[in-house]
Amino acid sequence: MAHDERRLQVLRAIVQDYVSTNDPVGSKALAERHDLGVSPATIRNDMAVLEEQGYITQPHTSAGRVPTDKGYRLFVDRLSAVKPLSAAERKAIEKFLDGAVDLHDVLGRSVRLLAQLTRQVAVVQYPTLSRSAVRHLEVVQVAGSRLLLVLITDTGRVEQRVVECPVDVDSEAVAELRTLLNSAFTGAKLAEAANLVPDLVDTAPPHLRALVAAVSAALIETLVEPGEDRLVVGGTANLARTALDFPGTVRPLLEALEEQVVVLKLISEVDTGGTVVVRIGEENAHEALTGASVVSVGYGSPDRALGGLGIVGPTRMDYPTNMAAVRAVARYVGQLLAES
Amino acid sequence: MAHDERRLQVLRAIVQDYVSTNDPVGSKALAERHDLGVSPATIRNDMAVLEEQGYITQPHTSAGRVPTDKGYRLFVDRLSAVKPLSAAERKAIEKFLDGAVDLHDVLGRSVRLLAQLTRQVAVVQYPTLSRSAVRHLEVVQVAGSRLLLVLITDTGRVEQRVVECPVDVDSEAVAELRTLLNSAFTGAKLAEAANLVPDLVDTAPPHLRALVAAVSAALIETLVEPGEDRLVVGGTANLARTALDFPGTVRPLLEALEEQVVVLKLISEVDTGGTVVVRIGEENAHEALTGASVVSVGYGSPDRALGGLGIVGPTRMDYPTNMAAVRAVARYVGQLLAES
DNA sequence: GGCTGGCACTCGCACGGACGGAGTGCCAGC
DNA sequence: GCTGGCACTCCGTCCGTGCGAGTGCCAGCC
Repeated sequence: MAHDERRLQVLRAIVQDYVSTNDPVGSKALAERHDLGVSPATIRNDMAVLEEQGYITQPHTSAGRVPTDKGYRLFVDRLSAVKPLSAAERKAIEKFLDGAVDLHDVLGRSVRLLAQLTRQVAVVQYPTLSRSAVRHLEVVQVAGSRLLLVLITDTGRVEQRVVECPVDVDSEAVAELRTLLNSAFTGAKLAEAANLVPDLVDTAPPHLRALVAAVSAALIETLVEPGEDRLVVGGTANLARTALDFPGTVRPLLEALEEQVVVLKLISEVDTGGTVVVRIGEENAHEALTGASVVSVGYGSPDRALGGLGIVGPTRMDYPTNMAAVRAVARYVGQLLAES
Repeated sequence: MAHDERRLQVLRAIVQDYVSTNDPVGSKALAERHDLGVSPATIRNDMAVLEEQGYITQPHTSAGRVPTDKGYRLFVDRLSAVKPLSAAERKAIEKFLDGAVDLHDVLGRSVRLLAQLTRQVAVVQYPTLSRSAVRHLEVVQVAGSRLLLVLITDTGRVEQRVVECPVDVDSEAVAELRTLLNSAFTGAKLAEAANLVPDLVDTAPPHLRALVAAVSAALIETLVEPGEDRLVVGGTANLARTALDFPGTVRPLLEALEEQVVVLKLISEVDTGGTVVVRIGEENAHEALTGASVVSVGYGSPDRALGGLGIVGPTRMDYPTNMAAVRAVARYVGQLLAES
């Protein structure tokens, strides 16, 4: 029906205006700024319906309307097309990310870039260990019975762990251990590494068996530990801008960002395809994120998801632009990491 | 003179009261809360002198007095004893830091601990590369002409760098390269590593010479780069609390914290002994930190400084307590890292 | 039936004056 | 050199008013 159609246009216009002005938007302003072809009075009727349906609300009687979470949801799902990035922006992404020398650098640049493009808080997850494979394992002796175990994954991620051995070891044993570990684990998916351990221990030369067992255990422990999934956060300064409107909300948000676990959960719950996921306000389970929206997407090739990245900001944000930025950065990061 | 003595007591009382109440403090309140043995009128005279000398100021006529940067400076230098930590706090530090499994973990825990103890923003610098020595170098082949170079320092720090080689290399060459690099660099101070390069290249077997040169160059480049001195930041949520009083200042501060370079400079300018350095307000060169104080100290043993750590907060902070916390954490971190 | 213009109404907000309280500076007396 | 008293200043708060934005409703028009 033409009716419903126009109502949706009105909702779209409200979202757009509210996002750009940060003022509750009234019927008159709407009629002026968008050619909806009808008078303010008609728009008022539509607004009344939209309000009844729960898409918009008024902060107080005789103020303009503001979208609700449900309104933003409808906007994102049906009323907005992902806005393509400008050529200049594409260029900037490329330029910004190209000089990166290692994984740390790539992710650091990505998070800064994303924060800058969207003017929101950006988060980038390190490539998940569980989906990575072992490229190399290195064992370095720290002291008599202390070994430093260094894991290098195929995504370029490097993890370290100190292992306390039951007995002192000599340098020869370390070398043997290194060879054994590498021949057993190199190329193996980390998720499956645990299965390889028993066999490895069994076939190890007797004098090394205890050592191999201890080190493998530490290795698996490090990897299984989900806390080891790291996160880079950037652009928190952008919070200060939005915080002026909602003084109370910034603190819990900062806390959640430092918590890491909370945000990690959000970011990692992404579709492994290239679909951008948007979670709006109350849709975020965690309390601190009520009132905030999360736009996230997985990076890596479809058959080889590596991790997630995204942004966190007020529900009142420019979804089309931000979704485009998030998607573009994820693509580029995925490409970069596929190369290495 | 008993005169001057009492004036200092008045200043101390003003600082203490202002820090704990956050209200400009008046002569009457001072006389009530501290037994200075004189009447408010006398205190007023002292305050007038202190104001003339620039140690305190009034926000507006007929308000109480507030310490100036100069006032805080005098307080820190002469009027406060570093407050020893409670047994419970010592215990907490120990408990908090003990479970750490690697360097990343140690520093992460330290920064959280420090933020929690002081309720301020905490920063911890990674052990400076230039003061570390090479424990091990690892070379892993990524693709035909791409090598991943991994550096492990004696402080447990692990740095990585992708090196693009002029030519393809085979696995045998990689092994030789690894041996060569390790025999040349292991145990060497990183600051002096550059000096070793010419000799290494000269004595390398001819067929490896180009390779060795390229890799060493990348290595040195990575290390010399001062940007490689990393920083862990925590407790930014504490900014939100103080930000209520000074709405405009939080944003530049967050930006500076993300900048890293700025803060790094401050934190690394510490005495290599155990002396806690306090920089108050205007004493901080950087603009964003005007209005903030930095309390920092180096960690590591006196003969082997590793890096710095500290806190950033409003000039109106509890210096004695915070100085004690910073010092205690630094000591403990130093011990932990000395062991590994 | 749906759109439109008009109109009365509601409410939040900004402005401005009055009030009270906290704190000071000064002065005379001890 | 300290103290109590006193007049003065100035900020923060409260309250009443006026204004403007925006709405809901209604009668009329296409």
